[in-house]
Amino acid sequence: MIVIDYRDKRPLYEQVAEKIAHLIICGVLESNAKLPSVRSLAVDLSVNPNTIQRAYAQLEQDGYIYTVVGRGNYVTDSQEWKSGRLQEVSDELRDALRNARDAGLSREEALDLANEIYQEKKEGSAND
Amino acid sequence: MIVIDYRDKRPLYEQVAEKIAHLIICGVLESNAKLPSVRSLAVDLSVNPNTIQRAYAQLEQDGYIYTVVGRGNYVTDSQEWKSGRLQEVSDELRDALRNARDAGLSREEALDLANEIYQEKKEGSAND
DNA sequence: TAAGTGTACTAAGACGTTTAATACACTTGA
DNA sequence: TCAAGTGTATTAAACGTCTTAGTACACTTA
Repeated sequence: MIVIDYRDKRPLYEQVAEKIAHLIICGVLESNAKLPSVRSLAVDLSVNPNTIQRAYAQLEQDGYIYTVVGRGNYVTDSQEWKSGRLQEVSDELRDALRNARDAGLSREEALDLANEIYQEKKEGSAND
Repeated sequence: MIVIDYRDKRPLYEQVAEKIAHLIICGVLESNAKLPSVRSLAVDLSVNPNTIQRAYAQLEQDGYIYTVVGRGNYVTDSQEWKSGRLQEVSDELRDALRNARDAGLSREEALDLANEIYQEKKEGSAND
């Protein structure tokens, strides 16, 4: 389900959280799906349970999962985080466009690139 | 010339390098302009000379400055790094577009955003 | 009740960042 | 020539974060 990249300089918990978030965003993990327990995922990835717990805590703070004490962690309904996610990627796109413009990329090249991406196949998606 | 943001979690040397790179990219620091010495900038920013040296080392590795031992550090000709910079921002833009598309931003919204950015005034630029 | 769950806490080690102090080779200008 | 300024290199220490390890507790389920 998840593979850790030890060349990645970021903290393990951040890497784990990002990979799970990606699975949720892409729809691989559906709403209300049950995530692996802190202990079992720790064994799977050969890391400490504390590290997984911290990753789950971050995912909960970001709104991607919710926790039921004594039961486990579950994927949040996509309505809960989709609008925030859209705002986030829009801001990123805005910054990237400004940087591209300032670095000398022409408007035509930027628009061409956008059209190219939008006729690409959406990658890693489970539905739509 | 540079102000350090201590709320920024990244290393000081990285922050300093980025701010100087920005000044170079925007044209505030022209080609072959002399940068402050390691020691004087360290005093200015109230940090250790080692920190500035590390920032300069990174800038040199990225091609933004060059060093003459015993003389100082100087801004590289823009031809040296402009193509690499263009490649960099293009890749960033590509990623941002993919994320935006996958998060549900429509093609029209993306194109509108691009046109909006391109009719904005270019910020912080010294020439053109 | 037993097993599995999330949560909390402390301790220790590893690692990177930053500071501090020092030393050396080089270039410049008086 | 020589003093001052330059980049560079090294070592040591302090500090914070990440990670592991071990333990404990409250909760839920079967």
